[in-house]
Amino acid sequence: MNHDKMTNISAKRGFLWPSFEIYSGVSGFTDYGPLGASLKNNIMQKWRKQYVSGEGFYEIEGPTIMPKEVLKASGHVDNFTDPMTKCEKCGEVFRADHIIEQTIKEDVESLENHELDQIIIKNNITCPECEGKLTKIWNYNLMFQTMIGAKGDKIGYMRPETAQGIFILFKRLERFFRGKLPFGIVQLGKAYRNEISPRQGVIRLREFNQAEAEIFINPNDKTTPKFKQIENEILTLHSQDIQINQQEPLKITAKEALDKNIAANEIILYQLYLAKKFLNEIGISDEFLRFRQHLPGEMAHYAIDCWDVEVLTDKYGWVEIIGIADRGDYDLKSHSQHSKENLDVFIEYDQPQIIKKNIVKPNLSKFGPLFKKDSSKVIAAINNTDSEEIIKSIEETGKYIIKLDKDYELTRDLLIIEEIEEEISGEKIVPHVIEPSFGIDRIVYCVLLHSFKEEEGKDYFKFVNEIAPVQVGVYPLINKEGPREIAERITEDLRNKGYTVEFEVTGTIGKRYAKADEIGIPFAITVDFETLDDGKVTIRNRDSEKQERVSIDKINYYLENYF
RNA sequence: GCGGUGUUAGUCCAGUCUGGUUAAGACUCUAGCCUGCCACGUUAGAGACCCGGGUUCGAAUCCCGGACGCCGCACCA
Repeated sequence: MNHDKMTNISAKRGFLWPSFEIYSGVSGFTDYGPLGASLKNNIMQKWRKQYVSGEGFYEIEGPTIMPKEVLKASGHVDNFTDPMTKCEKCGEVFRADHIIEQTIKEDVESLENHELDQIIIKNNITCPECEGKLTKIWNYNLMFQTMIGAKGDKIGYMRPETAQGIFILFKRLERFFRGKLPFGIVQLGKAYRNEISPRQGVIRLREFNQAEAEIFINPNDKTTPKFKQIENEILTLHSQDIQINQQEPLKITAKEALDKNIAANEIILYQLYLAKKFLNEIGISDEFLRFRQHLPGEMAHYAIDCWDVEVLTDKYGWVEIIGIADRGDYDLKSHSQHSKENLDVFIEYDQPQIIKKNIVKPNLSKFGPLFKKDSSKVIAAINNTDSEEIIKSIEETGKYIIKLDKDYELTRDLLIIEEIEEEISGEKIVPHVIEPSFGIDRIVYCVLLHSFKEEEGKDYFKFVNEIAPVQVGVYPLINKEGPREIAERITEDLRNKGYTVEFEVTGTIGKRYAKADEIGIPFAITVDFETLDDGKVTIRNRDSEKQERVSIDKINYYLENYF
């Protein structure tokens, strides 16, 4: 791990560049150069392979601009906009609404900033730390606001997460999956947060890439048949208890974690395993990985349990790159309330349940003569009352009093009590959501950091083959007609087969190998004069530096073993 | 957003304190030559003072402001 050296080479060789550089740049944005974009796309493609083809989820793609209503319902409008004020004397920054509420003991959440300013002046509210004068209130709005349409009266926001785009499609998706839980939907794309002071390069961007899966499950069944396959996998768990007691993270199997109630359920654990598998396969090994459970006060407004996947870095320490949250039914319930749409699912029981229960009916032949024209409202009252309650009262006291405009006393002889059987075939529930949320840019950074190797004065990216931005280098040993033509033909052939190929003729062969190593090209194919006679080329392996003679028509077969 | 600090070719950097001819070096890059398999053959060439304002006859150099980076504080669903 060597952040400084790695970022230097990454900029030099076209992975990550500061955005808008010729206009002196804007912090919180980054450009992916040619190799960076390729690496990022390969990582995202690998992600799709695991979650879409691997888990049977489906990908959707929604707008990045959303109307205010959506983000109001999701809680982001309220949770992302904070009125701030600052002490002119000590420089401390505060949530304006918080210190006002503390002082005047009133809820001021709905007030505008200028009204809050007035309250501060009128009540002579000062800095809680040093009693200095407070500045005019300004808004920290973490969402980028924009206007939809020419009239400019419809407020829109750049989405702060991709997840909401999935939740608001729930009704359609539920029909697409024919009402059957569980099902998973993924979305990959940009999300936007106007960070106050982004300062850790690609770790905190204002525009960033997410890959999120929303897995809709039955809240009464958070198990998964796949758990069996992974129950003996070792996970490094930094649970709430361990953090509170300041102990070292546990290294235990998934099964143990479940049995000891460290993680809530099988699905969460299975998702933790999937995240780990993904990171392992793109070049981040277990020794640099851990799962950290959010502490109770740390959880986002929507979550009921949340684990971060953290990766160790030399510059930033443990960095959160993936969040795996049980969002419960927060989002669907909230969207259901705000949109007035039904967002529940009917769960059919395996066996219809037969429920025996006693019901109370009025004995009409006695009601009429006794209650006369009041009888209809007494009957209605009985029907609206829990039968068990009436029966209990009759058994205990011999009567049940119905309180309407006046009291009506019911005795046993006025009622018919029957035992009936009711068949219930299922129930309506709001699904819970398990959400693995990947920060792609941070993952790209971690892949760069952990793939970067320094060996014997040679610095290079040891990307795993599958995500290497350039897969093959093709080089004529010397820049002469014969070898060059063959090398050009091989290049074209490999490109047609879908490989990303670098073709290079200048410089010594050693230098070209070294440059290829630096950007992590796994294989180099060299054409020399012998090739003209025997039709064989040299294939050099980046990691072992071993060279093999392979005939030209077997190159494809050779490479297929590695990609 | 506050305080400190920095910014010179693609990269690493000298020069700035003490203003003055053509801004030095290394690597890189480009073109040519060279039967050459792990960056280290050869010739030639290209390439920079973060932006704006001020002081001055003259600013990479001094002053002010800004952008961006780094460090600390604050912020971080």
